[in-house]
Amino acid sequence: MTDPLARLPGYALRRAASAMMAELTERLAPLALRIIDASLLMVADAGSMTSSDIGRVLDIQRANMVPLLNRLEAAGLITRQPLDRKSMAIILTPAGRARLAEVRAITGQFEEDLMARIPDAHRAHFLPALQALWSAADD
Amino acid sequence: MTDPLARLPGYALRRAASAMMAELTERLAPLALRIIDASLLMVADAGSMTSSDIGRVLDIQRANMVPLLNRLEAAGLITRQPLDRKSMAIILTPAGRARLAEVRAITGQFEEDLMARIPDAHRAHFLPALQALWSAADD
DNA sequence: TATTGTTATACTCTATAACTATA
DNA sequence: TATAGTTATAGAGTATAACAATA
Repeated sequence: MTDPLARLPGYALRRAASAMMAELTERLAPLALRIIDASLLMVADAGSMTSSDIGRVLDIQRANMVPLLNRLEAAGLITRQPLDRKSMAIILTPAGRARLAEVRAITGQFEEDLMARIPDAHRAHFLPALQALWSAADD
Repeated sequence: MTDPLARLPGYALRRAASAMMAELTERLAPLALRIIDASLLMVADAGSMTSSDIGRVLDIQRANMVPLLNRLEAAGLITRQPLDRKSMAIILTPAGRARLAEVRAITGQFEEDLMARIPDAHRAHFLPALQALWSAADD
């Protein structure tokens, strides 16, 4: 390795994440969805969630949810249904549920391929390590 | 966890990486450097590297190196010295080397803190797992 | 013929501020 | 008083195309 940064965990984390994102973006392209769109469908599938709810789960700000949801609505994948006179529930349409099934097939295979690249001895330790770093960040 | 994505390694990887980036950005702020600036100084410290060389190591395109180097040059941290009539070596100034020493102090502590958050049993497996994912992406 | 440095440009992602209306 | 949805906007970060000059 000529790269002096390769042994820094933080740097390796960034590079691994961006490599992963690039590959998943490619795999989702046939569905005409970006990663963020697919994530939104997965979270919204829980049902009765508002735009703000989904944003909190995915760490996306309210203001940035608007164009994302507009796009999915224009694609016929979600609808907005009033919960009361202030809040809207984001509901998957039949087309949205069908697209989500395709998303799950692709992401399921992707996560499997991803883990397969990690040598056996390290594999089981990977997700717990990531979750420790992710959770610690909530402080 | 209410988040249905939390158990997906790809998603956890993305969230851990962005949490890490946010924290490192904060820690470097007192040096008036962004992560990308600090990375550049570290790589350029090898000496006799052109802008294109550094870009290849860090996966930054030639065109995007220009404003980054201009900024570091304006800050008095690097200079451009002709290698031949076409290429320029990026050289750290004395101020650049001093700033780099501060960068190393901060990033060294940061990487240490990062690893300390990973439970003992998983810690040693983390970097090898990341490198496996990163390298596999070069295919 | 390939590479370097550069300019210009566009697109995505994200962050902030502000506003209206409702809980 | 806090929250939901929205609009507008600004700043990063990144990608592509093109060009002149040199290896």
